[in-house]
Amino acid sequence: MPKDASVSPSPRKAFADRRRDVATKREAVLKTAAQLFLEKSYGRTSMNDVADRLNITKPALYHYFDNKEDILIECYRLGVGLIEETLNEIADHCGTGLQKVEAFIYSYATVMTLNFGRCVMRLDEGDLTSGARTEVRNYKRKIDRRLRGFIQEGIDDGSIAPCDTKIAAFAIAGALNWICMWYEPDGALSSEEIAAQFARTLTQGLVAGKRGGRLRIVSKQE
Amino acid sequence: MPKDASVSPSPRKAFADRRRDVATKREAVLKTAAQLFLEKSYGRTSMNDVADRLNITKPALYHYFDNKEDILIECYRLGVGLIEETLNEIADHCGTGLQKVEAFIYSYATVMTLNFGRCVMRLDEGDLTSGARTEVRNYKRKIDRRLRGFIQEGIDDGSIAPCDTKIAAFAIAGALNWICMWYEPDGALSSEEIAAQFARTLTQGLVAGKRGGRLRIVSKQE
Amino acid sequence: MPKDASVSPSPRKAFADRRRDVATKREAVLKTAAQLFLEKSYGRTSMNDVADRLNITKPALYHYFDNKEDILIECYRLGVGLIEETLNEIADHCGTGLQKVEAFIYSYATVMTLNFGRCVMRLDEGDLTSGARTEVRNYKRKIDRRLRGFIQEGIDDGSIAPCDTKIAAFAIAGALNWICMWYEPDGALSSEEIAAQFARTLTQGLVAGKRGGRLRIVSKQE
Amino acid sequence: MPKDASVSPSPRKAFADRRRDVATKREAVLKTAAQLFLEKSYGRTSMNDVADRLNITKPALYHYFDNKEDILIECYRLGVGLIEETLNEIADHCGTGLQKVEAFIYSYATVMTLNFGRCVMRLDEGDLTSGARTEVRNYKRKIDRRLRGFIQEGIDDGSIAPCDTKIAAFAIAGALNWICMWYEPDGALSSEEIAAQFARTLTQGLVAGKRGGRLRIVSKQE
DNA sequence: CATGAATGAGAGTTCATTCAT
DNA sequence: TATGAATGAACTCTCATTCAT
Repeated sequence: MPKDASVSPSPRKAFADRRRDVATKREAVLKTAAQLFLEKSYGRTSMNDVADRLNITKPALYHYFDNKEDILIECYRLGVGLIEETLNEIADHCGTGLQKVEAFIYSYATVMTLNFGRCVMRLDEGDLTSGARTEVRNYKRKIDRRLRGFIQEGIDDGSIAPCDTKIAAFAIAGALNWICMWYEPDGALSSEEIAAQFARTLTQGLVAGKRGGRLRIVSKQE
Repeated sequence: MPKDASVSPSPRKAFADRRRDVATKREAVLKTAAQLFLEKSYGRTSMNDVADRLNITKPALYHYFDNKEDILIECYRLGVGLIEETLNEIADHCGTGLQKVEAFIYSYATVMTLNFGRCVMRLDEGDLTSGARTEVRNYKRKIDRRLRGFIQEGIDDGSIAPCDTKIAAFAIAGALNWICMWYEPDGALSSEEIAAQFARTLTQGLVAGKRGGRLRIVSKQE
Repeated sequence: MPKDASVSPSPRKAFADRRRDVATKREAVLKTAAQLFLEKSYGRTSMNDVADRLNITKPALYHYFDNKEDILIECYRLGVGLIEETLNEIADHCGTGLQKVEAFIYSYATVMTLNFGRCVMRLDEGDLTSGARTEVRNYKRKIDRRLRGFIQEGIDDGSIAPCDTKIAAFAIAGALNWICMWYEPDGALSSEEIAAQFARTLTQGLVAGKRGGRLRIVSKQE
Repeated sequence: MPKDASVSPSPRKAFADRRRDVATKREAVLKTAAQLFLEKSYGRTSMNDVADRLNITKPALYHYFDNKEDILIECYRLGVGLIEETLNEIADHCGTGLQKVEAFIYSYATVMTLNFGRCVMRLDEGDLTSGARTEVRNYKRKIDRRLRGFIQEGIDDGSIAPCDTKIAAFAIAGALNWICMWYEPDGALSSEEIAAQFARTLTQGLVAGKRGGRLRIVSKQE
């Protein structure tokens, strides 16, 4: 992501040259659109708004995308891609269930501070037509299953205290998802701060043992 | 809310009788509108949609509300009222900071399963014009301050372990607010279950020295 | 049709009064639209064109029809209705196959001078979406079958000389359909003249037993 | 026409070689365009459609034609050329009026099965701007005059029974023109079959004599 | 009071045409 | 020469809102 930024420093510049990579311009459109969708919502963002911010005309957008919804879908897909990447890494590399959950919280919180990541959770699925909507829904369900899986692993390996995985997952995911509603890129809190503190705050309630209390629960299972 | 229901059993019936309290009809409009706003979003809900579901004509709506936004604002206000009520009760009646936070979680989770409550957090502030938007924002900020206050109280009275109140409040509020995104009135989880489980799950991470707390739970389960 | 005209003397007047039969206004829209479709083709007729000629605004049209194609479909249907009426009468009342064909030519030629009738054959099926297109096509096929049936009856009862019914029907129907391409309501030829002359001209080639006839002409030329 | 085909076997191939006659490419464009105009109508055929089917880019078309209408006009002209050729041959070579009409029907029917010929009668004059439109209209009028002339010749030389030449011409021309609406190159009927059968079917009605019927008319005119 | 009818402003989309390379 | 990119104008359709009854 930071590298992308260096490739196309500003979406506005991407359309300065007539001859330029189509991919670069598509990306510029998506970045601008995502920004606007988050600022004003998809419905209130007109194709003109997107075009104006890119200093091009409305129909020029149709060279890169078939219609408005396609832009929206692509925003979702890019965001989903970010999360997917993260999830795979975690599943592969981490150790105990607790560590996976911690890693999940950390990475996911970070993604929720990136525009495309925010799109996934903040934009309204109702703006998607049937096909794309189910695609997105399925993906969200998948994320949820993943998180519950990590929690269950933790319970099984003793790193997480027994609890209702469904509710616990809802609580953790909710806290994380909500980040995309209040986070401001230029705000006081950096994405790393948020990620770190959330990881700590949220896992505390899950850690087995923590001094005396948890210990006894574990011993009860013995 | 249950009492409201007894007053106006169904929004549709409110317009059945010619002679009927204006307030009753206004309320019927609001209930129906809130429902639709949550189902399809404010933007995709047309005045016709609202009128159709109430079996009245579109301009009839304009007898009870000046314009579409007024309906939206009123939905926000009713939801805010529900939360406000809750907050005052908690501040007055509860004991330690931890108990206040627990009570907050419990009550707030419940409100997030009621339509007007969901409106407050789920509807898009961007649909409000400047004046009303700041009103809503101020109110949300107030809630946040209240929650942080409870946490701080808990830290001060030793019932909650020291932490960054801002982040902690964001995490708790996020988890709770997100309820309004996935909760379904006819779903598997009842509002009480959710409230109870969230209260437990979220506070665990905040309890100071979890020894005692857990101990009691454990011993109770024994 | 003449009675309709007396009910709504001019499409423009139909919208003069705000309170007026919806059916009357729908009809006014259809008349005006049919006229324009024939003048400029469906594609080049904008909803604005229709509205302007009726002295109303474009969106007002959407009170009476869901979309542009609906207007087109209705024009087709009205035209089809005219032909259907005619066909049924003929099948019921006429005598020999030849008489039926004559009656068909007469009536059909008349219908082809009426705007809605012209629409059926002159407007481009390609402007219809799939469903309506097959509806229209099926109807046209039905007309063709009917005509071929009449011809076959004539061959069977001896009133028409044996011939390829398919080709004969194509020729007759072609001549008749083409009327809608050149006929002008205010032109030199009245619809009755055309109908009468076509009936005579086209049937002559079908009359059985040309033997004697030829002989005598030849003898006349001698 | 068959010879043209041998010159440029397929429009797509015409652009395969870089070096190729401009005329060849123009012709390839016209053939493809005519095809598309007949398939989908001029209005629904975009320059992109034409370019795509030729596997070239849209602006390339503008090297061969100034604008879309020019393509259309040229299609008309080629079709008109086919008819003109035919008409001249007939006027020069044939004998009696009846024979000329028969030849006309035969040739004209054939032309109506060729794409450029179909264009003349099937495409919408309304798509032409003023100048070209009058050109086409004048030409159509000329054809009509020619046909009426043949009929009149027949009446004068006794080969055709007296009748209203105007109406008769309309009937014959209509039947023939309509061929372009239903004819399908790959259909069951070959162009020769159609031509032959139409020549027979349509002239039968014109032949002088046939029993009493004509006699009486003749005698009435006496 | 309540309503059917009408409107104005604006949305997404398409396409013939023209730059600029 | 030939092309990818861009545009302006037009079109269909939607909807909150307001007349006029």
